[in-house]
Amino acid sequence: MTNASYRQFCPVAMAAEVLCTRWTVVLLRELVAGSTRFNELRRGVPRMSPGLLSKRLRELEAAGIVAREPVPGSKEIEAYRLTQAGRDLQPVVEAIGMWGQKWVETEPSLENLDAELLMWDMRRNLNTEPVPRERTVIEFIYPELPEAERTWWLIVEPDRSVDLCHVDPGFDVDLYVTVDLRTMTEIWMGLRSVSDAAERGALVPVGPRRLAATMQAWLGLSPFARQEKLAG
Amino acid sequence: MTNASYRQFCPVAMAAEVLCTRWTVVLLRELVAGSTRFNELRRGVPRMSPGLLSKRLRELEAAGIVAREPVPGSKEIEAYRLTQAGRDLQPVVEAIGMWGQKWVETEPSLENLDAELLMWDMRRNLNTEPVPRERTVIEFIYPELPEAERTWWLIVEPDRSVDLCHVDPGFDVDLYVTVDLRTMTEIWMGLRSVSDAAERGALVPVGPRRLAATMQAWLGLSPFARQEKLAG
DNA sequence: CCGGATCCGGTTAGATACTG
DNA sequence: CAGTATCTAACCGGATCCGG
Repeated sequence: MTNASYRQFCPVAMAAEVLCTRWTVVLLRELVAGSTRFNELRRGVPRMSPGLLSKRLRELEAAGIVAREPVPGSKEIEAYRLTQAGRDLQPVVEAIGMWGQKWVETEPSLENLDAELLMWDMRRNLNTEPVPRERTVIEFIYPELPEAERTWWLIVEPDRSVDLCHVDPGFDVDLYVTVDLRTMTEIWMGLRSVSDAAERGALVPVGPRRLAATMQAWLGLSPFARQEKLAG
Repeated sequence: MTNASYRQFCPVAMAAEVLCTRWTVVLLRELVAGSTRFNELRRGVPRMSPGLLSKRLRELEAAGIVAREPVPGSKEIEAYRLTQAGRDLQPVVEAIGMWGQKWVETEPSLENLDAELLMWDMRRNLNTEPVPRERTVIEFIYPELPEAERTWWLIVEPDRSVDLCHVDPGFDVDLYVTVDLRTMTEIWMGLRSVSDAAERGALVPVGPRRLAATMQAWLGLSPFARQEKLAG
């Protein structure tokens, strides 16, 4: 709103005015992925300042991309949901991500890993179909990380819902996966396979053979993993 | 290069870092449309300062999207061409434009019309197939504009190449089209038809019936015109 | 914890002029 | 034609603070 306009009647320019400001596309990725609450969005874009997040959300609301709605049961608290115009941005976000996966060198970006972002993304895309029908608990251990980000539990409930904990939920663990964050991120991005990492000892699963063997199947990959990489 | 990074390993964030800076997507539209020279690009993004254009071109070069190459015959002068990574951005630019055409209110943007931009776009997309085989000259007159932007000539040569002049080329004119800039822009954007504008007297063609009658056919529309508009 | 608002220093962009 | 140079205004990042 406060943005100086490009003053062009071209649809690309008109759209870019709303979409191509700092952080906006990354925020839209979070919204498209299903985040709705302010602090849930903050978790997805942790380096964006809350002030700017608030500003962007108001801009997106003014542009008709996001609607603010009260959460039933707790007044004052609001949720941000994509409108139809917002949901229509999914192809745009996907096209950008596909191009990024194909052409942007990953090396510099692999120095900015974030276990929490990775685990939330994994939770979101986990494929529960190959997982046993009983409650299944998988513990991920990143030995090189400080205590606070070292251990994560993914829990698949019998109803097929998935939870992520970073404190011990107390359940028996079915599978332990010890791996370094970079390797796990590369697997998630489709840059290497589970079996390759396991063979080289970069990923060590401990638990029932079947659950470990099907890891590549139940570990959903990033939506962009199928795009081959041509750059760096 | 000097840009602060988002510091996320997500492909969307990695791509957005390069693409979603001010003016970059609009500039890419020009490059995708085929402009290669510095001042040709300036004409397509007239409100972008030359300093910023120069900076963006260097950034796109560093990102492997644009390659700078000498123009044969005139040294010192360079052309900017998209690399394969750059040509791969066409779907991204198109997705953004399609979304803009569908969802961005045009009303505010229709206050920033530009005859030169429009005429160059028309030249680029003219469909020469329905135009007679002889040299055909069409004069566009925007009566409300100041002298310098009032009159434009589109010339289709027998070899089907198209020229645009804003000074009288001296040829006999086959068709005169008198129209206001807003109407012509709306037609170009697919928001109204030639026949509708003609019936309401907003567009007045003077010349051979056949050339006037086929105007909707030879007047190529904006690449985004086929996308229906849902907003404003 | 949730959902922001405010302030301040550094960076980026816009406007215009100027040069080889 | 193809850019630099320069100055000012706008924006962004980070930290802090605040009311429920």
